[in-house]
Amino acid sequence: MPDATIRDVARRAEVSVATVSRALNGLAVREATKARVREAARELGYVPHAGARSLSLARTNAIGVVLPDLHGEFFSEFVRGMDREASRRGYLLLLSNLHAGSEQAAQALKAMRGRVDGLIVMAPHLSPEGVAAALPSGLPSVLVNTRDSSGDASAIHLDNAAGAGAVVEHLAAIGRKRIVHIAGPAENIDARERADACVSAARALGIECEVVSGDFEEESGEAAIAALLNAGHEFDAIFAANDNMAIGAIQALRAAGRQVPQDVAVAGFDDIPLARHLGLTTVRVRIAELGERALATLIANMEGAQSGGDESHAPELVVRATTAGSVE
Amino acid sequence: MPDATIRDVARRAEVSVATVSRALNGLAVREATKARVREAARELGYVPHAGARSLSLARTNAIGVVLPDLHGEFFSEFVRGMDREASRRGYLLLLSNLHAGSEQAAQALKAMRGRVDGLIVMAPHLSPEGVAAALPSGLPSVLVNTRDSSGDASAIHLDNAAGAGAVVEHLAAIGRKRIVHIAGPAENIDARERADACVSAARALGIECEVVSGDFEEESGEAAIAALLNAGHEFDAIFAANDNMAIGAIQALRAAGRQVPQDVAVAGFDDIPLARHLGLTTVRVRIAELGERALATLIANMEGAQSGGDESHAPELVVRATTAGSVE
DNA sequence: ACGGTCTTTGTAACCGGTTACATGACGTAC
DNA sequence: GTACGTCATGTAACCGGTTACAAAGACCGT
Repeated sequence: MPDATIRDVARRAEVSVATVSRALNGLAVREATKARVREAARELGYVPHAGARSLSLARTNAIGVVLPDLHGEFFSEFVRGMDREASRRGYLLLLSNLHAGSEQAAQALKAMRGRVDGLIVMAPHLSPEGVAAALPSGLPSVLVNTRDSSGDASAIHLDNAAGAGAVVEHLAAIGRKRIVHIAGPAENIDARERADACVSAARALGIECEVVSGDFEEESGEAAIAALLNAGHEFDAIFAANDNMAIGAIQALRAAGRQVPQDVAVAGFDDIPLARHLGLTTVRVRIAELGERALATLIANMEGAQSGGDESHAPELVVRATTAGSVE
Repeated sequence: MPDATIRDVARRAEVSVATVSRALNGLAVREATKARVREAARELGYVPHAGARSLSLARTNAIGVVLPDLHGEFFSEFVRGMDREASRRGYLLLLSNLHAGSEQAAQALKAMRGRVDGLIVMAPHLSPEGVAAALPSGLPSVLVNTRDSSGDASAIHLDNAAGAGAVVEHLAAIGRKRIVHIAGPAENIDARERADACVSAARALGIECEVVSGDFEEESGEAAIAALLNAGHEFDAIFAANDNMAIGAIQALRAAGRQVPQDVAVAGFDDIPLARHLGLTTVRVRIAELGERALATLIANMEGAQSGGDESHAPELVVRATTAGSVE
């Protein structure tokens, strides 16, 4: 037996579909009738068809989330934050993965039309214009970690510059003068911003900062530092664009007999659980909070607030053993 | 200007809505007409309304996922696995969080009616009967980590008994005789199964296994072991129901001056990234694979395979430093 | 020239809800 | 007794697609 529809309930309660709809949605219906309708619905195991409902209401109670393939921590924390806020507000989350090219990306965004009331998009490898063009028009949106060039959607991003700046200042404060920055993938906007901020903060403080490249994986950090040591390069601090690479860097230093932090101070970015255990100085990014804020912003937009702002989410420096003490 | 509908496109291309629908879905339409329709759609920026589409097709291309509040690693890996498989098959994931009571749980499941083609449910704190009752009838479902009592839906679960058994056998093989098992929360089915398997495997091997309680958090592992040591309790191995508690246990042992693994061998469960770094023996659970398999099973059911099987997902013992060597 | 087949297109019903408007019953004021 | 407002309910249109069925035209053989 297929699922019961509202007409089945109407027939059984001997009323019209309109009355059923009103009874179940708490509109004005005589108490006795309402009871009959509820009884009929219960007997048939009637559950309203959300799809049909949203078609006539032009409201879905769902929010679309389009994300790239993310690293574990970031992904789960971000989704968790959004989910927490969404379920608090009575929304469901419709998740879509953004893999490859921009063609597929446009596809993914279009698939959301008619399914969601708003959209949260994170597309670090797409140009802001590309994203804006692909967004279904008229759908409130929040762009995460994309600089808002369009002005149509709101944007919210991680303040990488502030985090990286804090690290460099801290390294300078403990007397380091020659920083090596291990950057993330070139196409990643967070990675680029951290690298840029590192360079400019160092310049402002009158110390050196050299950038070498990595790919956010532990091995790449290890390889990068091993190569520098082999080449006889001198430096007294390492700032990696994420914790994984910082951990790799520490391994390379240990293998070469350098002491951390005496010979070389090390800092990362993200504050993954491992960082605390290894005593790694890092920048704590409250990703779940970022997710919550993205969702809250979106809902504010959906409820009619004018969109178009650009918020930033400030991370926080966490000093631990790998940059402890100062070098006089 | 609101979004264009299929009737707008029809008007502009000077054809009927049926022709537009056919043209865009690749059915038999004269080539010239098809081109005109496509042109009109492009000009209007027409995107089909997925909600309306799924209403008439009785197919949504979405899969509902109902999960409790999970620990970071598990959540992200599980969702990642499902997402990977879903996007490969052209489905979207509709995520819903299952918080508190069973009343709310039923609510969450009902909200899925008419939105999804199938359901993946993980409800460790609900009775299988409760879940079965709340499932919208006629919706293919896969229950994760719930023993299949209903027979209506399929089930897939982690083989905790196999994992825990392997750990106990390994501990016995290196000569340990008095195991302490730090259990997880009593209401968690995985935790219960691990504890039960630990006890029965130990009995089968003729060694001791005492169970103390914890809550999956690092601190609870530390506290449990500290309490045992204070009480003068003797043991030569610890098997924690997850890695976090094992790590806490190691800290308690260190604080008390016990050597790992010489005095006490330690093993965990999950194989979180930290475990590798600390050299913790553990049971590797390929959670992403579990997610993939859950989704694949669901899709098989949706495509008409008879449902009702109960698959199990075997984890794998990973031996590391915390149980290295043997005590003669 | 005519009937039959095939192809292309249009008309309208349908998916399962919501809701504007119409209807009928009832109570009340005049 | 009539006019009117209120309330509960029914009828039918609508949301935006898909598709069964019908109709119209093109092409064929005889």
